[in-house]
Amino acid sequence: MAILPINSSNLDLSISMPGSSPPRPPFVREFDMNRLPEVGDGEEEWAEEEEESCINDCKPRKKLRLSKDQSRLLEESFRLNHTLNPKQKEALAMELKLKPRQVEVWFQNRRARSKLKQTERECEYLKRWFGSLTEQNRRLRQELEELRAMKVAPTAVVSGHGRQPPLPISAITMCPRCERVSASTITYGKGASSASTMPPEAFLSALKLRQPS
DNA sequence: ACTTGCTGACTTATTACTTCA
DNA sequence: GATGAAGTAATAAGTCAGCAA
Repeated sequence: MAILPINSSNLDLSISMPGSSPPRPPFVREFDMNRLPEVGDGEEEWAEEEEESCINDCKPRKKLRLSKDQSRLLEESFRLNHTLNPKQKEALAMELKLKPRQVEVWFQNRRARSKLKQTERECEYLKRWFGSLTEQNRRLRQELEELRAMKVAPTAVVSGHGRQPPLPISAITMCPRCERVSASTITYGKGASSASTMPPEAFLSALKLRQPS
């Protein structure tokens, strides 16, 4: 399906859905929708545009600032959908009194920047996860040292409250699946519920689920 | 006056899709 | 009908530059 210009003086663009793109006429040039001709549609305007869009000469370009209402409506639309189809883009542009190209750029930037924020959050979490694992590793190594010491001098070390006999080292095993030390009375990492012990994949997917889609 | 963060706009590369020989 | 090249549009990624705080 192709959305053809309704009125070429103001809306000189043709947007096509994949699958129905009519071949471009040979005279159609790359078209910057931010520099639509004010009047008419002839070659003279094109020449002027090219002069305007010159990157060397050049007049400093004025930067558009969207109004609060425009930003709010764009944000609302983004919350509903992170991408727009051509019809939605056209309608939104009409409502905002912007050019479709400007709406398109806004959505591109918005997608890119929310992805960036998401990546930063994930990065922060992974840093904390790394710190937590490092600490856990340190504790386990220390524990291992103590257990080895027990093997060397079995009567020298008593467990927790001093009422249980020390564990024979043969009773302490490493779980092959989760690589946690376990024994009849010793379990590490079991029942852990804090975010710092949640596997990163699970945390990251949970983080993603909380993102507005 | 200078810095910084935000943001609108641009360019380029990639991908998915259609058309056509 | 299957296939590969060419064309097109949409999007991501990276970047620039204006502007307000």
